[in-house]
Amino acid sequence: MAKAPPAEKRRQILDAAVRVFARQGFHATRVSDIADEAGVAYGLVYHYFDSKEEVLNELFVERWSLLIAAIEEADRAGGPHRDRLAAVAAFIIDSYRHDPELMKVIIVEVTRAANSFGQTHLTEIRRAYESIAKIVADGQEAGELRGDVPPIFASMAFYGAIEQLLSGWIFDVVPSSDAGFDQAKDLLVTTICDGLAPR
Amino acid sequence: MAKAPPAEKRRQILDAAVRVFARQGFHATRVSDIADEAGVAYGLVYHYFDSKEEVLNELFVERWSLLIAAIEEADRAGGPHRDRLAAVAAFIIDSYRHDPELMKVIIVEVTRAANSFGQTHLTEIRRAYESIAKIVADGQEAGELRGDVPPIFASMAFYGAIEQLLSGWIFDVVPSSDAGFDQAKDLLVTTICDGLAPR
DNA sequence: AGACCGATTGACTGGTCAGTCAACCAGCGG
DNA sequence: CCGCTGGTTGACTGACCAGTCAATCGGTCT
Repeated sequence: MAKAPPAEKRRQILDAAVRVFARQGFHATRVSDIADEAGVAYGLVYHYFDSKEEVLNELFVERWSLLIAAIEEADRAGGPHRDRLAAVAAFIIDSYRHDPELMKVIIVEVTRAANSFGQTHLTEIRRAYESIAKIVADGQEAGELRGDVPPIFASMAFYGAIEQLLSGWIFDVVPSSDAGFDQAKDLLVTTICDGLAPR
Repeated sequence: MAKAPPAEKRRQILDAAVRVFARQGFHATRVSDIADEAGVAYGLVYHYFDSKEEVLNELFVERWSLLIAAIEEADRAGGPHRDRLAAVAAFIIDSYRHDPELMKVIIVEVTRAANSFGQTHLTEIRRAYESIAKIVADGQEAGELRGDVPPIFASMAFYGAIEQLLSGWIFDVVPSSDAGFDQAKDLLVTTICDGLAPR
C-alpha cells in the first residue's frame, strides 16, 4: 500500500471528528471513537493533536475564519447594504447546506457553548458580530438603514435569527430542504430590513 | 438548631445548583460542588434527586413553564399583536434582569445545548416557538402583520434575536445595564416589526 | 545490507467522579 | 425509656477515559 502523505491522515482524523462530534456531541465522544471512525490507531490522534479539544479547535478556526472573510468581503464588495446583509445570510446558510455536520458542530459545540468551549474563541466570535455591525453602521451613514438602532444591536439580532434557524434545521424543529434554505435567505433579509409590519 | 422542613433543603440545593452551574457550567460541576455550595452533605443531593441531570431538569422545567404561560397569557390578553410580541420580549428580558444566573443556566445548558441536554426538552422548547408563532399568525389574520412570512419563521427569528441578546449580556460581549435592558425591549420589537430600512 | 527516522500502533496508567450504602442522629409515639 | 422513621452524613467503589509511551513498521539514504 502506498504511504499516504502525513497531511492526509491528519485530514482524515479531522473529517472523522466532524462526523462523530455531530453524531454524539463533543463531550460524549471518546478519542477512541474518533480514531475508530477515521480507521486509525488511538495514539495517532495524539500524534497530530495535543488533545481532543485541539481537534475541535482546529475545526472551528478553519471554518470561522472563512465566515469572517466572507462577511468582510461582502462589505468590501459594495452595493446596497441590504444586499450585503443578504450575502452574509446566504454564506452561512449555504455553509450549512454544503456541510451540515460541520456547521452543527461549530454552532452547537462552540458558538452556542460560549460557556465551556466558546470562551476560548470569544474574540473571534465577537469579531464576526462586529463585522456585521460595521455593515449596518455604513448603511446607516449612507441613509439606507434607519439610524436609531445601534449597529451592534442590529448585528446581534440578525446573527441570532440566522443561528436560530440553523438550530431549527439541525434539531429538526423545522424541516430542511433546498427550497427552504433559499426561502430563508430572503425571509431573513425581508424580516430584518423591512420588518413584519405591513408597508 | 431547629430542623428545617425537608422542602427547604431541597430548595437550598436547587438554588445552590443554579449558582454553581452558572459559574462553572453543568459539565464542569461535580455533585460535590453543589453539595458544598448548599452547605449540605454529598449524599443528600441524591436523597432529593436521582441524578445531577435531574437537578438541571427541575430548574429548567420550573422556569420554562413560566415562560410558556407568559407567552400564552400575552396572546390571550389581546391588544395589538405588536404589543403582544413586546410583552413576550419584556418577560424574557425581565427574567434575565431578575435572575441572570438562572437564565444563564437555562439558555446555555438547555436551550442552546439541544444536542446533549436540550434533546430531552425539545418538545417544551418547540412549544414556546409555536406559541409565539401563533401570535404572529393571528396578527397576520388581523392584517396587523404582513402575510408573506411564515409564522414559525418569524417566531424563530424573533426568539433567536432575543436569545442572542441575552447571550451577549451573559458573556459580556455587550455590557448589561437596566437602561440597556429596557432599550432592548423596544429595539427588538422595532427591528422585527418595523425593520431596519427607513420608512 | 543496514542504519536511521518519522509515522503508526494499542496496551496501560492515573485521576476523576457519579452514584451507593451503611451508619448516624433527632424527634416522636408508645 | 426504647424503638421507629425519615432526614442526613460522607467514605467508598466501580466505571470510564484522556493522555502516555515503548514497541513496531516501512520508506529512504548511504
